[in-house]
Amino acid sequence: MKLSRSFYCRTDVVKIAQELLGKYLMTNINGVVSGGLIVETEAYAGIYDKASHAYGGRRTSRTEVMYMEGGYSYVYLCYGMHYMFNVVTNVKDIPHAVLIRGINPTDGIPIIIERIKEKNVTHIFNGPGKLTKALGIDKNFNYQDLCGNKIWIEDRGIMVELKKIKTTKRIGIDYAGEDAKLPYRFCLDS
DNA sequence: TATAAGATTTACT
DNA sequence: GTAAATCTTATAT
Repeated sequence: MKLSRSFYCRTDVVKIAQELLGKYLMTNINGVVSGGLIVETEAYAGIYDKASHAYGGRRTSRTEVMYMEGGYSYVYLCYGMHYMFNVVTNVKDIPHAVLIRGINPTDGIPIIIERIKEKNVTHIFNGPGKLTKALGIDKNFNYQDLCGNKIWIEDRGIMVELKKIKTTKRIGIDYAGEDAKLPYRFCLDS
């Protein structure tokens, strides 16, 4: 079943990031559905997190969607070539988000092969830029309602054991100083 | 208007 | 291990 608004609107972004492991991220592009099991996430705790675009309460046209209530998507282009997909969480005016870093494709695999032009897509994707490419996510997916029918997250009844969740420091944000070492990254051990 | 930097990936030394 | 690719956004003139 599709996750409801109440799942995203809770106040503990770290817990939500952890609970998103084992769920399914799905996209529907012109009627073509693809998606997979979420195996890697990162929490971005808004104004207290130097790694977040909304650190210190910064509010621009780009970060505006993070100030929405939970359950919306925040997609943006990084380094001119990679799209990142985030799930906005918490209540209105609190810019918390969860970055989806990795999925294990389960649905629409032929479509995914066509998109990334690789034969082997049954393995876990090893980067946020690659997974958005695989699911066809681009700037058109920014500001989408995750309770809608274009992009959403499903719970298929998978129970994730705590011992299968690996918690590590985040990656690729060395510029954030001490905050780069916070244990906000979650991996599903398979 | 102009400039600098970035939640990355890939290829090359 | 290091560097290039590449373009939007944010911040400064």
